[in-house]
Amino acid sequence: MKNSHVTQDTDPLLYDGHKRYHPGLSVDCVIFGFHDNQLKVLLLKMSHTDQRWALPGGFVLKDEDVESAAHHVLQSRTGLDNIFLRQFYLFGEVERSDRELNRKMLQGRGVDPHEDHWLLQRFITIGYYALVDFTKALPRPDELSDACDWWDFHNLPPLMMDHARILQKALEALRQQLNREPIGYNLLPEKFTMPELQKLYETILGKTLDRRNFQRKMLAYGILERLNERRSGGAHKAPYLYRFDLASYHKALEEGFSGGW
Amino acid sequence: MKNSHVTQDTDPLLYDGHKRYHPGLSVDCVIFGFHDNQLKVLLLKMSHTDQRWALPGGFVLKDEDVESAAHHVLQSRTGLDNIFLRQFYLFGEVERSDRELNRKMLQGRGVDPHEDHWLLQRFITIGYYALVDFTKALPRPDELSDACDWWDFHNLPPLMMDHARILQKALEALRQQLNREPIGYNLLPEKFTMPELQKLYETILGKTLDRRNFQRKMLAYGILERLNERRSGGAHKAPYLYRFDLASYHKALEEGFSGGW
DNA sequence: CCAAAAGTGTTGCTAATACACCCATGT
DNA sequence: ACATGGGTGTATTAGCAACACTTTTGG
Repeated sequence: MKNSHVTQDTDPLLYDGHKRYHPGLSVDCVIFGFHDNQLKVLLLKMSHTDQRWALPGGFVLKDEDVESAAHHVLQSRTGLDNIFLRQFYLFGEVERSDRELNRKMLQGRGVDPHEDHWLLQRFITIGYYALVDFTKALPRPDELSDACDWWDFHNLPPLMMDHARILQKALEALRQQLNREPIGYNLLPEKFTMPELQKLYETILGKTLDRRNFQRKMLAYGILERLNERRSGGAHKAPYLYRFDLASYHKALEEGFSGGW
Repeated sequence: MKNSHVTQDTDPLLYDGHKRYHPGLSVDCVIFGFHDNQLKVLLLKMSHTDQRWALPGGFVLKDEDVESAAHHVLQSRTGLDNIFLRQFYLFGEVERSDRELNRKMLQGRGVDPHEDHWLLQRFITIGYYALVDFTKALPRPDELSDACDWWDFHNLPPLMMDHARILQKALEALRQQLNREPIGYNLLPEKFTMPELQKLYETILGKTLDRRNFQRKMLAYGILERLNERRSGGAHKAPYLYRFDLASYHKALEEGFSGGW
């Protein structure tokens, strides 16, 4: 693992990032998880920004693929490798850069930047969304932030710059790809119940679905394997546990699932 | 209209592009048209590149939105304004840049670049696809190319760098958005026949569709207006002309059209 | 024993598919 | 007149939505 990212050994990079990074380009990751029947995203509380939160992000080394930089961000914020990751949009408006905010953050770290400091230039950012197993991620703040926490997607704190818009776009992408990508598989733990899977779909789609029709349709895809276990401990009838059948899942994804929700 | 783009007044820019453009970033446009029942793309024959063709592209001014740069490319290659344009993918691999090719192109124009010339750096490129009315576009080469022509998407010439991959990705995006974006409306002339519309769909989807079911489904959307004209001159029965009913079209698009093809 | 959640089943409708038939036109 | 493509119609089927009943569990 390289240790030349801004997330480690930061301060020298605040000065000479222009030598290492592809100029004017950042990567922001919307890291989705699912827990307590809520769609979650991982956010960082940025230091010296008036309690604003931000998406985990980073820069792209000059000799590094952009996607690889996104994987680095993922790895350093969650400790996870081999994460499901999809590019979804490039945010390229001029006015999305916030020179004053960056100046404040630099000054907060004791750096008084000259006017053409690399971090005060205009930046475009490429958005990636990631799907992780909430139970396996170990959130860690980076050197520019005080905290790293999961937030309910539908109840977010104040965000930096255009990060609220980036999150919105990420959800739209997720919705559109619900039938093309293994979204359930990547967001849920290995074993899960049908109601859990349904809640996940409902949360992403923003609407409720009929319990019985949902189950029938899901099972009809032939990608789920019902286990001889139930989730007990709930207040009511114990639901069965399911597991994705990987072979048929990937085969089905090649075609995309039929029908919409 | 700005005249500071590489497509005009080029040679000075070959030297001092680094002062004007966002560094290491280009924009490439896949400009789709439809003619003679073929899906067409507009390509440039690049000078000094061994007869290779390329997507129309350009750079992004330091104070210009990325999307606006894409519109400039469109305008300068086709003469058209207010074009339907959608971002579809950022190509960010390190090895997509071809330093030697760029060196050749510069030398072909009489420039012998030093090693850190701005055009020899690594570039990432953001792909946009555009939908234009073939009959209204006026293809014009830029200063780096000898020709600008429409090509059948399914019968392309040798392409530069990773442009074949970019085209492939553009088609995939087009397919996925066929039911979400006004693709027929932007690719066809104002009046068109049902068989023409069907061929367009078939070409994009890469499969044939049943003539009668296609017509029924299309009409069921309620977005087409049948005119009291027919297209005569064909060798057989003259088909009706249709026109999109804009009001209902845009309303329908908000929901996306039901069902797939 | 009851409320609440989960498992299972049925019905009716809509929409996609797979066809057949007639009409118009240029050769 | 006929081959070809275009306009219109119909039967069948598959998938989806709406809804009812039974079972299990903790309190």
